[in-house]
Amino acid sequence: MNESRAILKKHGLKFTENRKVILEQFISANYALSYNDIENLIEKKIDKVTVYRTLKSFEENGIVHKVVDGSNKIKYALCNSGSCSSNHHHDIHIHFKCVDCNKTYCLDDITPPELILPKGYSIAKQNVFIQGRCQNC
Amino acid sequence: MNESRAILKKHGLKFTENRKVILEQFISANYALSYNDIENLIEKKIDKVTVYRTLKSFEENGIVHKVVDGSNKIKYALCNSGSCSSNHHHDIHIHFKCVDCNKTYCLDDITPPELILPKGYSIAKQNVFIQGRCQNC
DNA sequence: AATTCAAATGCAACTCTATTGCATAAATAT
DNA sequence: ATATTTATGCAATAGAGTTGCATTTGAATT
Repeated sequence: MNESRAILKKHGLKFTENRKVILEQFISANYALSYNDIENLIEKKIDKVTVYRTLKSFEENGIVHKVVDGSNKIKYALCNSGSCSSNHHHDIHIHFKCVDCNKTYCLDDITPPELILPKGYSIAKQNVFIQGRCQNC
Repeated sequence: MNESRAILKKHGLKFTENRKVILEQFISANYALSYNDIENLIEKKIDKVTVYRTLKSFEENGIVHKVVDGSNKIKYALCNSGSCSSNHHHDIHIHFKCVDCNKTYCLDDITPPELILPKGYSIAKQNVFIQGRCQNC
């Protein structure tokens, strides 16, 4: 059975050829993908606008989440938790950016420790990304 | 005596009117500044290119450090530690981005806890930014 | 299977952030 | 006061991402 079809259906998105191709990249990659990554990974030529809109739609529907790693490109990674839905991402995990290969990985197994903020600051979301060298480099 | 002049001299940069004006913004602001912030804060019109080059030069000479807060603009904040020098920033601190006013503050007093990474990952730099609501909002 | 209709796609043009090349101006050293 | 190095400003450009609009496609319905 088609995994990408199932994911799209689960999140209420129409199944299309483009979405299939793009989603499959996220399924097989274990790191966060930018527009350029996707363009390079797929053989089929998909219009830039379509890719960007697909990414935004995936994010809005809880399929992928934004990954901030200090690069000037928006990256996204598959939501593994299964608990992400429309505009509500429950993925408090650490991202690791390799300074060698520039790939950014989700470290799902590590929970970032709670921080105690100064008076007056209320916390909504915590983002942690580590820079260093990954297993493969 | 002129504080901005002293800082520029200390870091081996020529004192110029533009640098003075830009540096003074960093001294008086307690949050990270983007090119646009600076453009809006100063009365004098300084060419875009000059501002960008000034920011880069400040960063390379240890006066300011890059702040990653998930926005699509590069932001910089004054290095408070005093120990930052050419291309070597010793500022391991947390950044706090307010979702209301969009300002990003350096929380110099909080030290992020050490993280234990999975086997094979070597850590070089830790970046933490919190999103929430600040004291003023 | 044909029809329908909303949603997805592709093209062109555009916005916004940031950078590069080059000629001119200004700051420090002499 | 002069020379030399560095900073500045203008114009043009690069790169990431977005918007408008006409066309195509997917899936629900007949």
